[in-house]
Amino acid sequence: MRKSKEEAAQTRKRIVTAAAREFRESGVVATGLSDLMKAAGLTHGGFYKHFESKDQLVEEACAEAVDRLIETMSAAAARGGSKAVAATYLSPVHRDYPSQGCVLAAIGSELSRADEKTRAVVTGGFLKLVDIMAGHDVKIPPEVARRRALVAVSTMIGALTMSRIVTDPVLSAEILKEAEQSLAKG
Amino acid sequence: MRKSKEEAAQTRKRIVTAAAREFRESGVVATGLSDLMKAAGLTHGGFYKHFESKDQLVEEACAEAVDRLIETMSAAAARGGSKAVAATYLSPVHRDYPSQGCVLAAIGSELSRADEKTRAVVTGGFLKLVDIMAGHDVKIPPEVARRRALVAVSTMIGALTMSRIVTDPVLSAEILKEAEQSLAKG
DNA sequence: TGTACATCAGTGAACGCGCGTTCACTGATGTAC
DNA sequence: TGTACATCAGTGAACGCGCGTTCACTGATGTAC
Repeated sequence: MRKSKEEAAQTRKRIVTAAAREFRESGVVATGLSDLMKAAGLTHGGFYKHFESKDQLVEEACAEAVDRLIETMSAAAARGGSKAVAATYLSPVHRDYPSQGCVLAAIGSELSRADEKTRAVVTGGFLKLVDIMAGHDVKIPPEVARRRALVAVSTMIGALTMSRIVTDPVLSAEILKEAEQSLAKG
Repeated sequence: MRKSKEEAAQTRKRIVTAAAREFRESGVVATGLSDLMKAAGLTHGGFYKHFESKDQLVEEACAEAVDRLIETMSAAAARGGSKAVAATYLSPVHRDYPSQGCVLAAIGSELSRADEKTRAVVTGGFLKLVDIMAGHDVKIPPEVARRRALVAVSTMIGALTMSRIVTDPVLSAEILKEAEQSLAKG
């Protein structure tokens, strides 16, 4: 039953990707390793051939989710600057598909209780997102841009989180729209 | 072993209060009913004499946490308007004691997966917080004030959440400070 | 007001279940000669 | 290049444990006469 090195590496990636999806969809604590391995097309026993513990998988899954987020947001920035980033982040589509979206909004409150290494990973992602939002407008001093971006990213994360909690669809849309308009202005 | 009506009512309140604390401290899924009942000074078996299910307790604990939040923030508003609300919400003390603070920031990502009734409860709390932040300045049209407050509250929740996740204490303080200054200006 | 009985808050054992983790095993892959 | 053996990815049963929930029981409280 042994698999080749390439196959094993592919399997590992499949597990991490499935985890990144499932953790964002259902939360870290609520997602069992059995379900996760099934989602990756395997049985649960093989998990420890690839990872030391669930915590290690959480860390790697967060790293992958962060990488995808930065890719998506960098692409948006290239297309239309910080306004496009805000519009992408604060879109109803992003709200409706947490399993494919920002890990900070999807499992934010769980991350505050995650171990140091995982929190370090997502801290790096947060800072990259801040850099993207800061842009490189020569008319704005970089320190000012950074400070504004820090607040802008906080707004984005808070607005997306609340848009998912709120029971009124009109209010949910309003939260996203107002946050986007506010960021577009200044 | 039967207790008087008043004693039973007190016990019920004690369970709800303990739950409101423990859920915000450790998360809803990660908190077991056994620990919870122990924290309330009881054994686990008696739980179902007071509640139909864990979900019902989650709803009531969120309702209590929301009430306390609105009390605290209303008091801040009476003292110094929306600026005082932002300063209180975005204080390092609030960041460091999630079990006594805003339920939206403490278990936000879990709330997006909570049942309809619980989400309706916290939606009400969110709207009250928006009203408090909107204030009643006669110089600003209420509709404008409401829209700004919607964004301000999103910023507050996002900033507090991120300040708890981030591994760098300097960055954590910066997130809170910049969010507060930004809300003070606009 | 006093007595008899029903109610029910709280206890602690037990339910089935799924959790994270471990382990003996299988057999294809990788390696050494 | 061919053969013998070690490695190890993946399987599936099993580990101890704690979960949410149920239940028989206790005995003080509440109620009806």
